[in-house]
Amino acid sequence: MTKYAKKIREIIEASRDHKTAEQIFEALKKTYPTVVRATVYNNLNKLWDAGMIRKISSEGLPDRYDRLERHDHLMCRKCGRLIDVDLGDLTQQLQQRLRVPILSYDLKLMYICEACRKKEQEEGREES
Amino acid sequence: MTKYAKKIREIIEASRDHKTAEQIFEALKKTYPTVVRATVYNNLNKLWDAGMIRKISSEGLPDRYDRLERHDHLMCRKCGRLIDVDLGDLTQQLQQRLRVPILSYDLKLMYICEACRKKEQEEGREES
DNA sequence: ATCTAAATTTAGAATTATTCTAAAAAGAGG
DNA sequence: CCTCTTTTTAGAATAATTCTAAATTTAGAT
Repeated sequence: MTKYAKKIREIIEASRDHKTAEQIFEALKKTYPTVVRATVYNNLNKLWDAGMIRKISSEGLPDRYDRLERHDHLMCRKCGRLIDVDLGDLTQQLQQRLRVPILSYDLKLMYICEACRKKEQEEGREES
Repeated sequence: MTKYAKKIREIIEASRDHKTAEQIFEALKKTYPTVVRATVYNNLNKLWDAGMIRKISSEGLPDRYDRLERHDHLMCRKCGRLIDVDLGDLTQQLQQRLRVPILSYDLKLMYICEACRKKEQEEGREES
């Protein structure tokens, strides 16, 4: 594992805010100011292929990266805001009903966040 | 609802193969040969905002669209191949453990498909 | 019908995240 | 200190999607 891969992994493991490649690039520059974007993408892909980090893809927004530690996500349907939640490990329950062995699962719960709910209400008022 | 939105919705509801915007564009051209891509994107976004279709975002691959009917997905971690599975409605079980009301949830089970498993084995042999 | 306003479509440019390419640099092992 | 492999770099290229502004269609009111 190269110094870049290692540091990128550390950044992701330490974070709770679902960083984008760009944000990881910015964070990495604090330690290695001359690093380029391609290095970040190369390593993110390598780490993901190796199953060492999570990747969260969402509608419209750039991919975000996350630590492995078991948890699920609450995602705002409007703005993409992500919040960590833990709904327990469903692996057993799910695997029982499938023939193929599953490596992992992603559970994304859609909701409308506070900010977007307010915005909706205001728009509703205006239109009336 | 315009004729385009209506037809796009029909295409998606009738499909079981998780079409991309491009594939929907191609399918739509059979009925409306002069339609342009932007119209497809406009309508897909509108239908999705209205909660009338599902959107499946995955790592690297373009977004795919899906009918609403309750089901989950088995996704190959290597190539993105999608298979429909039904693991039952977990809404109750999940909602119980959350304070905010959830609109829906996406459950994506990661596995390695047959084709990718074979490819892995062959690569393993070569390297040895 | 006819007018007006709002919504939709069109064409094509623009954006943006990400990947690719080829050359340079860094590492690893003998 | 060579040789081979891997990684990084710089910058061009790609590809999906969004944006813009003008043209067209639609819907409601007159």
